[in-house]
Amino acid sequence: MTNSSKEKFVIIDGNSLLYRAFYALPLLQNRRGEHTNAVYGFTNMLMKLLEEEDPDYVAVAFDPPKPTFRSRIDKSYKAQREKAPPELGEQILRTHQVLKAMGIPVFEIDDFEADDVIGTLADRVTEKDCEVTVVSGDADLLQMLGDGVTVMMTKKGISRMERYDRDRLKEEMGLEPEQVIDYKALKGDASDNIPGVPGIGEKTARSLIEEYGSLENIYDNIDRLKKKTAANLQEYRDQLYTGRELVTLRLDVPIELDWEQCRFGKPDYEQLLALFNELEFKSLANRLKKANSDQGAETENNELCSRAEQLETPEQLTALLNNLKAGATLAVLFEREGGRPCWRQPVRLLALALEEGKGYYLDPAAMGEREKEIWEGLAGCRERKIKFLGHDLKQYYHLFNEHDLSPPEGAFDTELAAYLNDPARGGYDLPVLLQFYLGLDTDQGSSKKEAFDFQRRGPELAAWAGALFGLRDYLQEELEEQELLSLLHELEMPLAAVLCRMERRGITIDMDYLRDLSAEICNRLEELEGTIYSLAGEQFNLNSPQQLSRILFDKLQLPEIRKTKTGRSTDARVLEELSYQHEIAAQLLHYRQLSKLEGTYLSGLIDLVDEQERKLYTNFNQTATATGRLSSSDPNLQNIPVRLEEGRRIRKAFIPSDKGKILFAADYSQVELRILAHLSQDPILVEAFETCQDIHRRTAAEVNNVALDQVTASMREKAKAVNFGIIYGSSDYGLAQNLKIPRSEAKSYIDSYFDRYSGVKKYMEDIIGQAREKGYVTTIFNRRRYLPEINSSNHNLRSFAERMALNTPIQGSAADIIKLAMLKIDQIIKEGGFKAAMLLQIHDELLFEIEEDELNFFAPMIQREMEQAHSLSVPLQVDLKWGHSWEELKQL
DNA sequence: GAACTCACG
DNA sequence: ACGTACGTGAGTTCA
Repeated sequence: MTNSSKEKFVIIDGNSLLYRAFYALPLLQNRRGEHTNAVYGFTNMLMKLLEEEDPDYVAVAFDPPKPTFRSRIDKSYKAQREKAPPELGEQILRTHQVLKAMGIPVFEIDDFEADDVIGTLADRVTEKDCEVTVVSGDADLLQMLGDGVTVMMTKKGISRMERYDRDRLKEEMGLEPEQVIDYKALKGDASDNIPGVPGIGEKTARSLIEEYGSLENIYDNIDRLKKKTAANLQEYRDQLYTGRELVTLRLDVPIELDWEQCRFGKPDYEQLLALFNELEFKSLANRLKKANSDQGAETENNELCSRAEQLETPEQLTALLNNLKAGATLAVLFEREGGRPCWRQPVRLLALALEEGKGYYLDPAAMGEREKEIWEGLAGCRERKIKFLGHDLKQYYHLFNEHDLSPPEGAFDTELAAYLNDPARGGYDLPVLLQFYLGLDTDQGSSKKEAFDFQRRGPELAAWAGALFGLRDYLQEELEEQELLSLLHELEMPLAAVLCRMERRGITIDMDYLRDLSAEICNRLEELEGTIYSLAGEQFNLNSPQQLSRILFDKLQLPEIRKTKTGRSTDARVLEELSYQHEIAAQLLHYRQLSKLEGTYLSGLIDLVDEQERKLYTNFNQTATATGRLSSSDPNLQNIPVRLEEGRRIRKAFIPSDKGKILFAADYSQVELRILAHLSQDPILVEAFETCQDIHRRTAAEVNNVALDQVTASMREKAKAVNFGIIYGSSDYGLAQNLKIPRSEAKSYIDSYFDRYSGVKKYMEDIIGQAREKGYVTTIFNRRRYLPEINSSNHNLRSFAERMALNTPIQGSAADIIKLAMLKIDQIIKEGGFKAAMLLQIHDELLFEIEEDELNFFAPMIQREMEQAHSLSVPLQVDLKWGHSWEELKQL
């Protein structure tokens, strides 16, 4: 195809490729909220092109930002074209950075289009007997085709390019390169605002050129044309020739062509890698690393190393572990059978790796009696100072716990590390992370559905274990840069051990009580069902909002209060309003309340109680929330009813595990507002907490401009809602909804709040400014949350991000503090030999069960540790309660 | 699997 | 002119 003896010069139409990439790819963003799709697509195309073409010289041309000489010829030139969207504009600088790091010169010449620059460059290059390849998506450039010049046209998306030469142009469009100009002038081009000639489109233009060859020859033979066409050609002659001038490339652009500058060599590896990391181009970064490490070896090796060996006996494992020196790292992954609680299920697959790229796997269950030797062997790593590298270390703690062994120390958890690196990502499944961070091909989801197949999953898990080293290195670097390593090593990883103990301990349930309550609620539900059917005049599915809507709004003609995305809302707030008009609404409210209790908290929980132990075992998820809070699931024990009397009865079933024990609860009072006081240093807020005032009363006094003792109950109630609103990122609409007052009134509350609490106002402005600038916000302990949408042009998305920017430092700092308190308390319980155990964490509250006679010593200790967990510029206050069930807790 | 509803902090 | 309170998990229905 091309003569390989000649040198090759590739000239790229930068604008064309960048636009193509932008519109071909969805709007990708990195965590800082920078849009990256165009840079990504551009870089991808560029790298692929360079690999395939292997040129000796490369240059890229861009259009200058200002209008060019063509606008002087015709002021409407490109005038119709919409300005580049800001999401694309912001990527131009990045594209230049990529080119710079790759050592490719950029030509951007005032007053000339990129096309002219390309034409001029190509002209000069061919003079020197060097082959030119022009890369663009713009068919105008096909006029350049000729001896030594070919054009690569981008096709469909970003993945395909096709080469054009004279023959292909002739074949496809029936044109010679010289005729491209006349053809386009004739047919016009709406996007460049080249008018063409009315009545002449693609078809006519092509046949005219084919017949007569050039504009000049067409006019010479004009009387041979159809009347209409001839008349139009005459009338629009000037316009046509202007169009031709616009389409014609100028080959006299004043440029110095510095051959050495254009010589294509090695990129600036460090710079380019740093750039890819910043842009979060994981796969490109990986490609670059691979290319750099094994130069010459041209395999694009994104595949996981498949060297995996099965271990058949405990001796083989021991031999393997004996190879490890003190201080070495052992990567460990394992998979259990399904079932509840998960930590009690047998391990059906264990995988290990001593170094990158080589893994081992085994089936512990197949060892029969000798399985225990496996776990003892692993636990033996503790004395030998061997560090564990794993994913979700809490599960490892469970594992050793179950076998009464002490887990090794000094571990590294890639799941927790990835969580701190970016707590807002959906999940932290290992294959997803390997794909995202290392660009590895992990065949995701293959194992999800199919039945477990040891011989298939074994090598796979072994390969993942081998890849864990690379993931650790990457995350460690990231966290160091984010200054999050101490949060990982001193807070989250130690906390995993605490959470493991809490999960393992479980919480005791009074099953007789729970069953009785369930029976009672079921009876009442049946009654309610009957009542509602008779009020409705028919039977229907009470749990279906759709069918309920039909009854309420169609049959009974009740007013539609609010709409949802798909229909008419029937939620509690709507039903409450309707309850003034129709008895059915009140009954439905009651039904909903009880069916929630029955479904979720009675029969729902009963099914999960371990019959033998009479216990519920929850999971505390450490990587589930974007703010740093824990979550609880299977079952969720962080949302057991408390607000309404009826639901509160559920808590009576949560009891101590033994006679002589009691439940003990300690909760932070107003932590979030205290943290706001600390962060904002607002004088009124700080003073209120320093003098132990009722914070909502104080707010009411300030906002209503009355003395503290003149605050009415209703004033305090509203102030309380305002305080919540402030923490949530105050909006008048939200407050209005909450208080059921007009929006205008809500707005005036917020206004007078910020009037009085100017420190809070300033803090909120500052934090949003910081979020905009850096792309993230942080908590007191430096936990970080990225807010990619903070600079979005979409008002809705931006507002959301702003409220997150306001709320996350507050909610997240509160989470930091209670986590730290949990660590300290756990330590004291262990060291002090208490029988006490931490059972639950409910965001600002800890629930323990303790020996009754421990209370006098234990209570003040807990209070002290929680209040002193971290020193703020206002005091923290912890309230203590105890009792014989979770329902009847009395103030201590 | 998305949408709705509702339990908690 | 937009369309909203922040953070979760679970049960149900319905396409």
